[in-house]
Amino acid sequence: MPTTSTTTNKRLAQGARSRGEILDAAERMMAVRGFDGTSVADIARESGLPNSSIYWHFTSKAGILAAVMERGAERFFVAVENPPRREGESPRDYLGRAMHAAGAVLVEQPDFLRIFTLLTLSSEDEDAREIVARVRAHGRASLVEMIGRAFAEVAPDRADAVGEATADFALAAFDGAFLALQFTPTGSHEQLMDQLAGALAALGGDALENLA
Amino acid sequence: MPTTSTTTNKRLAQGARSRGEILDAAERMMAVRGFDGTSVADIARESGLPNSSIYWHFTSKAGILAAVMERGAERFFVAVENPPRREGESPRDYLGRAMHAAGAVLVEQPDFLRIFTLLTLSSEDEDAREIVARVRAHGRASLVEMIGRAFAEVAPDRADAVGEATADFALAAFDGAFLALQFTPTGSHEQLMDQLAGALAALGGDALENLA
DNA sequence: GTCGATCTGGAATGAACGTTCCAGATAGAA
DNA sequence: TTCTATCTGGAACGTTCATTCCAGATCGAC
Repeated sequence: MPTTSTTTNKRLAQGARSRGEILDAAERMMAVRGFDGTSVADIARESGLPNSSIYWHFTSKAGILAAVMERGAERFFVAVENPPRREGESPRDYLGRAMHAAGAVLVEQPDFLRIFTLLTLSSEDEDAREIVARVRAHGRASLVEMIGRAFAEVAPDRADAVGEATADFALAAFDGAFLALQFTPTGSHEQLMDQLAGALAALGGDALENLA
Repeated sequence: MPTTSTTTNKRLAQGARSRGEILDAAERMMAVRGFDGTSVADIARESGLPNSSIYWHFTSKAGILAAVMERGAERFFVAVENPPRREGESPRDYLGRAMHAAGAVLVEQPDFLRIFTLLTLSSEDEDAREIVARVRAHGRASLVEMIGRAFAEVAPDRADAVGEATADFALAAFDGAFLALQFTPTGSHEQLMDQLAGALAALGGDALENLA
């Protein structure tokens, strides 16, 4: 494993590059074949680095997965920032814009999301499970905020409650949109995001009434 | 492999029972650990039958998966029959009832759906991919019919078009609801199904206007 | 009671797996 | 130039894997 003491820039850069290439290779392969379906030898071949380099950078295959997920989660958190709402913008219009932006992550980070979804369904690894839970919670919180923002002008006092009431549905639809896109790569995530925005505007309106 | 020629009832029954127990064990294990994460030895242990029995009933591990999926798909097709619509029932009300019924499959056949979803994301096996495609197409067709039925009275001529326009979204939300339920087993699929019904009623109404 | 098809028991096989080991290459530091 | 931490190359190890093999158990048929 690499230490971080007195090292020179070039050595560090080389080490970091190798580490990154191992993670890239692992992410690509695990997204297609899954964790158990990807062997360390596969990762070595795909990254062009020998077996021993992998075990110099990581303690185990599970450690590689944890690092892949850690890096992916960081990128994901950056990518799901909701846009600010424009003044006078209707909930439906804001949701359309925000969902469209959020949908970009579906095509930009498919490998991470594939592994993430696979792990959601089957993972015995504790570290991986923890990251899955964190990513899921973050995604949900982001949707709560998005929906709250959408209704902030229409119903300032109940906007958060509307977000809470519909976030699980939004998250489910979002997950499902990703799955659909993986099954049918030619499909349009934009249409799904637009319909999701319409659905949330309607459900949010219903929720507002029930909360009144 | 078993032949089906001159066999007596008791022998046949015993063979069928063993075969079923192997499939049960394989389904249970693969739903949790995935295909690659489940070994033939695991299936033998879980089913209480020796290794050789498994290879007498099936030609390979991939063959077991194919049989698990085949059996699961049959059960799935039976389970997703849409209820008839009541006279005068609003689209929203019919969708609520039908979605509630459809949602039952989420809790009744979780193992099959877990494997199905895992295979959607990562399967190199041709037979398995074919069954996944069939199940997905059937599920989508069922949703098209459900939504069409919901709007059959309101707009007899455009009901089918509404179904087509919203089925992909419905399928995505349905998939996502299953995923959410797997991640949070204590969650309420009924609320998600109800919200999905509301969303489809709203989206269907929008689609009707656009089709006019 | 013997026969033959059906199924089980358990050992065996070779390939692939994750992991370890260590000798050597690399390149800045001294 | 020599030294030392960093990284690579490739062989090696023990285990587990899917699969095969075959002798024996089972039980209706005759």
